Amino acid sequence: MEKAQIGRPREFDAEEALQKAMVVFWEQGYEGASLTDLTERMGISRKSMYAAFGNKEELFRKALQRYSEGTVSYAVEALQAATAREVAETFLAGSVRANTRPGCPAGCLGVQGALAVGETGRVARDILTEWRNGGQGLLRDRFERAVEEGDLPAGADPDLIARYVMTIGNGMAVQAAGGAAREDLQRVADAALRNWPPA
Amino acid sequence: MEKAQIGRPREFDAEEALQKAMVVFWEQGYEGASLTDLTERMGISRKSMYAAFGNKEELFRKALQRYSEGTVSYAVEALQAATAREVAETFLAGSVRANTRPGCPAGCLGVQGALAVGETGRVARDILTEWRNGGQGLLRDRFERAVEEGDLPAGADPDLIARYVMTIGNGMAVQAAGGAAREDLQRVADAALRNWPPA
DNA sequence: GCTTTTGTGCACCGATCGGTGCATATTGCG
DNA sequence: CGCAATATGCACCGATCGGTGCACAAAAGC
Repeated sequence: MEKAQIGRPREFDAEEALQKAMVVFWEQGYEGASLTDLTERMGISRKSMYAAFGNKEELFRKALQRYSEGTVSYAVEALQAATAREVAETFLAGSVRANTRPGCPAGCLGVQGALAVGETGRVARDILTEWRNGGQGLLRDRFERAVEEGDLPAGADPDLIARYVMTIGNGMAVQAAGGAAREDLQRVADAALRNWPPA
Repeated sequence: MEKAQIGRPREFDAEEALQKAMVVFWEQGYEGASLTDLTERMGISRKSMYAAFGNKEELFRKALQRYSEGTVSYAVEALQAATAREVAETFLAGSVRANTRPGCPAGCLGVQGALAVGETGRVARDILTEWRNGGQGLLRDRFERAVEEGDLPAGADPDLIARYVMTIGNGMAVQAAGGAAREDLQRVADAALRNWPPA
């Protein structure tokens, strides 16, 4: 989002527009969100969208980045918690809230944005797979550190623990997309953490 | 799929064609599966598809039914297990296998078939939401019975336990869609069942 | 004021979307 | 045989898809 010093200034706020686009992708998925849907909600013309963001795929990339930095910022904070257990607790509690935030679409953009798609959605699907795997990798690294620090038992499997936590998170996203309430999901998170470490 | 006694007989096997259609929906989702994708894989013309199955939405309904009766038949068996714990074990083990079946798309049609969609996919999305909630309801009923039978402690919450099990299943579907291996998912299932009942 | 640079609005592009009309082919029944 | 009933192949429908060409508007630098 480089600043243009010369030429006619754009008449819309790019960040606001991107926020709107993010919501549309979140709600309808990459393939289900048409350029008409997107630009109407962004309040700009197709031409302005292409000038500011490149194309639909790039818009999706930037929307996901905004999602990561905003909606999912709890994840970075979770990784900084003192103990592995607190990491998992914070991560799952954040997921519960993000998946059921009033005024936002239910569920998770990173899950429902492009899970099964046709030819035109392959790139978006791969971007999201990478995104989820990346997040899971950060959890694994954190749990690896926890093993080294003696916070988790020596025999613990950081990869499995990360996958366990992420699987609960993914599942809650599907539950939320299906209309599950925040309290119900939090109870699931609590139940999943009763057994810790999970392996 | 009524048998027509009179008139020209159809030249294709409707069950085989439906199976192929199911795989396309499973792989690409409802919106991502175009009529061209579907009919090419089914090996029939658009006209034959419409004559035999109605329209795309009806084809999806029938594909989901076939999915339920075939791929997901383990679920019905799981409900018949002797104890609540065995129900959960069988259900999750079946999910692991169904989500990572060689020769089939990774993941679950009921999850990735239509999670976030545009206008044209709303009906399919609602069908799948209903489908997932229905399955979860059957689990809850079974766990309710388990409480009555004393198989689960008197204070146990069948609704929460069913949601817990289904959340793991949903999460594994997302994991599988992202490329997770069968063994890794089974380890997650094992970990999730170490704590039983989960609440 | 003039050029250069960038943004905007509108009409339009070829391709594809889900779905259909029609002529023809193949069956059972009389 | 003729007739009713169903299936098939192909061309085609209007609508929508992602993306663009072009004329014009609004800013900075000279």
